[in-house]
Amino acid sequence: MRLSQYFLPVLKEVPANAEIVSHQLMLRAGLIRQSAAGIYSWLPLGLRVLKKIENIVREEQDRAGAVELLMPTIQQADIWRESGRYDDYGKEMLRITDRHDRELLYGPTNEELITQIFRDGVKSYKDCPRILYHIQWKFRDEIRPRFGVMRGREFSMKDAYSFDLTEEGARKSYQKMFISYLRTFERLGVKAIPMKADTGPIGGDLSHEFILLADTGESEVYCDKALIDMEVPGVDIDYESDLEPILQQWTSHYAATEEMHDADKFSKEVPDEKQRISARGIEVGHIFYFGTKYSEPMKCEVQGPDGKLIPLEMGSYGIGVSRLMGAIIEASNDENGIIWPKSVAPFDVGIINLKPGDEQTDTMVEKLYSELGNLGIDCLMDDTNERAGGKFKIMDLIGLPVQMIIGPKGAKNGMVEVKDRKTGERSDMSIEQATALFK
RNA sequence: CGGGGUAUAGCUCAGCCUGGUAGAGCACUGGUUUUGGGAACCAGGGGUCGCGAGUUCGAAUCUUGCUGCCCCGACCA
Repeated sequence: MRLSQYFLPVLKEVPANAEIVSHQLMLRAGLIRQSAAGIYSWLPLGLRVLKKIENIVREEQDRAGAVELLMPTIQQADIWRESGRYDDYGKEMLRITDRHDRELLYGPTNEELITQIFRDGVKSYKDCPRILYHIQWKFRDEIRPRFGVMRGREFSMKDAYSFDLTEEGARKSYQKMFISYLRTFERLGVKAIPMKADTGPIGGDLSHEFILLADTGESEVYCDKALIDMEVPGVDIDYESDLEPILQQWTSHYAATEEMHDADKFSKEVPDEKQRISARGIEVGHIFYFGTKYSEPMKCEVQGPDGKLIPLEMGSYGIGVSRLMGAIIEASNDENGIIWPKSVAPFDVGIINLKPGDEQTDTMVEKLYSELGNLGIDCLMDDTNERAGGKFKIMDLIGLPVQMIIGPKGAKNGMVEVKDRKTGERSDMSIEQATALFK
């Protein structure tokens, strides 16, 4: 993509309305624009990142055996009455009336709808277990939206729902999602630690929040350092094998959010003070098992081998997709701007032409651009007439992981200056060497 | 929902107290010079001063009602 043809409105100054660094940077780097409190438009660069996050989430859901579908944003009030939540949910639910005075709502979550779909589509135990998911926009009319996309009212979320015949089966589904989450966050380039969460009236040990560690996180979290260094299961993980040992490995160490924290227990379980981590965290995922909470009132049952009806054991598994963009920036930025992890960067490489119009420079830039393009590398090429300093600032601000800079001096010697955004390291090399970095 | 703040150009803000023809910097357009870390100069374009009502000869400025947005608290992926 040529910057001269792109839409990238960047801001030099810090917007007055943005408090935290990720929000400021998202506005400044031209990723989003606010449309109303807690509601944002996604500009081209931001949309690219959003899709990258979505795709990683999707790939890891698929790998774990979950099946994607898509439910609407608008739902009928009826099914919420079936579960009994229509009156319970309160003002957070945005209620809408259509022209026929029918009661609708903008979905804040999808347990009811997915339960209805599954109930109507599946009648036999032979069609279980299943995990279904979708990635969709939700709306929760938060009393006070804040922190940009980290607590918006409209937000994109991946939510998965599991349907099992037995509690034991549900545990297996839970484990699959747990591991899939470890892999997802690893691939997104962030450290997210599973922490035991309150299971409410259901009880048991099957509820975890995945907390991304970032200095500017909203809440204090405590965990054993061992968790930070723990190895995440690889691509070759067999989701049909016994996953219990991996769960044990990850859940046997102390990890708690502020609400669940017990200082005495912490020092007892992690005697070495150096191993005790207390940090700030952002919740980016939440998984839990809730049994027959919806399947019973909504009659989501299948017939077992003996002909008896079995209410399904369910769980739900959320990842805050749009929130993650803010969270990743919170975890990865410096005074010059965003530093994208490679896997979610809107472009792989930013090419700077320091002097458009200089024949030697132009030729070399075009060659680099097309050769990288041929390798399937996404490049954003700054071919504008902005001054050099401005180009550097913008490129640093938008945080592409690798910058390739060509000016008349370098072009004369056939040299590209390759800069690593994260470390700031620069080195001069030929086009061949530069493209070889991606082979 | 309680408390506090704020609303003037695309962005950051001044002007308001003490009413009298709408301002600055950045951004934008044209020009000259400049050209490796947000350049200088010259000339321009851009605003029903959030909306409504009132006071007044005259309102960005005073009064009043409403709305949006932000912050703190309680609530939350």
